Amino acid sequence: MTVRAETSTPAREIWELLLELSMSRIRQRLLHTVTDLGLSFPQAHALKVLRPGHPIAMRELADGLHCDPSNITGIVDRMEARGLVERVADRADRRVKKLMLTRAGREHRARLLERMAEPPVQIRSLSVADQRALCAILRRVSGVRER
Amino acid sequence: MTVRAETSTPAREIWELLLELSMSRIRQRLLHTVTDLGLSFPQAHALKVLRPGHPIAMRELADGLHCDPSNITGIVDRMEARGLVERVADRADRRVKKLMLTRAGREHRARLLERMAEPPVQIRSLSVADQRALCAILRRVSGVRER
DNA sequence: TATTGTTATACTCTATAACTATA
DNA sequence: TATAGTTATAGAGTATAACAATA
Repeated sequence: MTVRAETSTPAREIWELLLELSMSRIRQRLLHTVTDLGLSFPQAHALKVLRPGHPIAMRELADGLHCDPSNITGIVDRMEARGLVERVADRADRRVKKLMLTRAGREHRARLLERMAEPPVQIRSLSVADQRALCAILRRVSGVRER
Repeated sequence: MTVRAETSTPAREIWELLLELSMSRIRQRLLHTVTDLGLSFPQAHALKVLRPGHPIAMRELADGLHCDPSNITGIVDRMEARGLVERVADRADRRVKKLMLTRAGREHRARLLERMAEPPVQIRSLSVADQRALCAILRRVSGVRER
């Protein structure tokens, strides 16, 4: 009723299936989408975080990408060199540089999000009943906070 | 019945939830597990592929890691320097080097797999009914047939 | 004093091309 | 000729530490 009940639960198999899905199939699909647009993962992530009309500081982008601020310099350098983004001095605090999408950046972002949003065939080919059930359960999974 | 039915399907929301789960939460968790053991992602992947008692050639490891063979030299160099793996000349074909786990490598691998297999709280705290349903659907997604 | 962004440095992963030693 | 593994090279991401400008 304690240990046996724990081990007879399908949690481990679920986790195994999710890991395999995440780390190979989903990742491969995403990598293809991203490199197709000439982006790296961090660049694509940055493009997703940088919403049109909502410029953010370098520091905020570092937080969004969960990496050290020193990395952001290089990542933004390369995106700026490709004309996707611009550094703009902040008049309120002259230490800060705000990041703004260029027109090309906004277009690239739109294409990226559009392609990323397209669900793969494995999901589309589930029955509607399965889809509804899966969606409801995943919402519950996402609602549980860490730790 | 065609376009409206398509768009009213929860496939897009499922995909959105799965992406967010895969690319942030699952990845963060895995990164933590792996770096805790002093490994990088490719090293951990290699450790998983290298089964005890089943030595494989460098080339086979490259295939397993889906990367160019030239990378494997460096990855194995670092694992060998840490005493996790050994290069052994193949007597049948002297071009080939077989990779064998050391004792420390086998122990490291066991710890890694053990920790990776532990499902996170988000899954464990689902109801048993949800777990069974989710497991069944994920099997279908993965193409694994019912047992 | 603290913070923002940058630089310097070092390490790992990634790929391509050229090389060696075998086959 | 072809293959297995390596080396050389280059580029990108990652972190830490130190720095200048600004708050």
